[in-house]
Amino acid sequence: MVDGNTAPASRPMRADAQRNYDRILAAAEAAIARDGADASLEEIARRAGVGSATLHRHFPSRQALLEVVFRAKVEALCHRARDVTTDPDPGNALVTWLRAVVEHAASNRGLAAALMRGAHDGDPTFGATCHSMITSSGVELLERAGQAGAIRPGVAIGDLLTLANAIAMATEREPNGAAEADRLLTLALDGVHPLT
Amino acid sequence: MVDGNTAPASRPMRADAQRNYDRILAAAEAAIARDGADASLEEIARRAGVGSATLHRHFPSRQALLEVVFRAKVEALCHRARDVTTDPDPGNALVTWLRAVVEHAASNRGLAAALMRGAHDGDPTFGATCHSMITSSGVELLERAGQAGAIRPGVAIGDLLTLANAIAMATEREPNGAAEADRLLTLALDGVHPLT
DNA sequence: GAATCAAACGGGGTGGTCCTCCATTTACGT
DNA sequence: ACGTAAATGGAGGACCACCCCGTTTGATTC
Repeated sequence: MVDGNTAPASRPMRADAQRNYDRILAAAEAAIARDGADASLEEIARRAGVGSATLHRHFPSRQALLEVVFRAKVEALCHRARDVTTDPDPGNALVTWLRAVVEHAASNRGLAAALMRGAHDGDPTFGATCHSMITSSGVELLERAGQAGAIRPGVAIGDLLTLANAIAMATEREPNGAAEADRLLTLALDGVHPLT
Repeated sequence: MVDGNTAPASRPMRADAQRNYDRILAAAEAAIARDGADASLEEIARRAGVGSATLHRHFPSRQALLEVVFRAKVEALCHRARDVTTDPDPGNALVTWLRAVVEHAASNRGLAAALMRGAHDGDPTFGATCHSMITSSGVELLERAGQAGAIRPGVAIGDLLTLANAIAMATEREPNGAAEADRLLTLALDGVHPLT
């Protein structure tokens, strides 16, 4: 799914280090897809054919590994934010994108939680990155929608994302969480009280 | 906080068993208040002065322990549901109660998640109990509010509770989650789109 | 191509978790 | 007081995250 995920090339890595980094990442991606964000690091290392110490050297914390694994997905989401701007209705654009955020989080168990956690206790150099990438993608959509009068004033992008992530978290273990999540998002967007 | 929490007296427990049951529960309450719902069972047993086997005999799964620990709090919430019916405005009553649900969940880290999980994979005899207690408390409030025209038709109590729990889960690790949670609940209730 | 050396490696250890067996102890009814 | 069934908890198995440190290996220089 993800092709060119590489380490940040501050100083070029030794070839074997780069190779192991990539193998760990691939194994982690598979394991997380299967077991969620609390997959066993030990097993990831085993499947990658490296010692556990190597995994811990490359990724000092579970959070660090999650960040890198999820980065590609987050980037896709940011792309999506640019795509939806083609919608002539900025309100629609924002809603479509929020829906995509929920859907994305639902199909990557633990992504939502990881993103939120990353907001305030991840590795500072890296931890906040995913969170801020998404936030800055969303803020543009929100501004346009706000100017179009489609959004109640005083609504912050952080609120919307927290809400979207909350819904994704809450529904990700449900039997058919996707439908449930969609319904809840619609409900939250429209409000519980009667309309117009 | 909780006084008379006792084992279900199907057949009267032996005195020592009852004593240990109570001590475990007290220790669990303290541990969960401090460390959240993923507190170490081993340490709970240690602090209760019993062997870990004893803990596991009384509470076959972590979920079972959580259910009992949280039961008192859930009962309080159900009481609250009866209290708010004094509010002449049924819509207000429901909102007030939902706010209490969020607040309660926020002050008992893990309660929200435990409740949701209990909805579909807890011990069948016991697991669904908290969930159904809350649901049936809420459904009355919802019906009254619906009849008063304060609630958009088609909104289910399950949706509202999932939303409330989702918000509580998402904000429970935030620095000042309570305020955040309250804002998000208000947002979800009023809707994101402009009013009236 | 050989020598060098820091960088990267991974086996194995530590200390933690959850959970189960089963020999021993204990409370209760008679 | 005694017999028995119930309750106990220590020891142990399987697993986990994380770290120390002796060994290997890739890059660089000659």
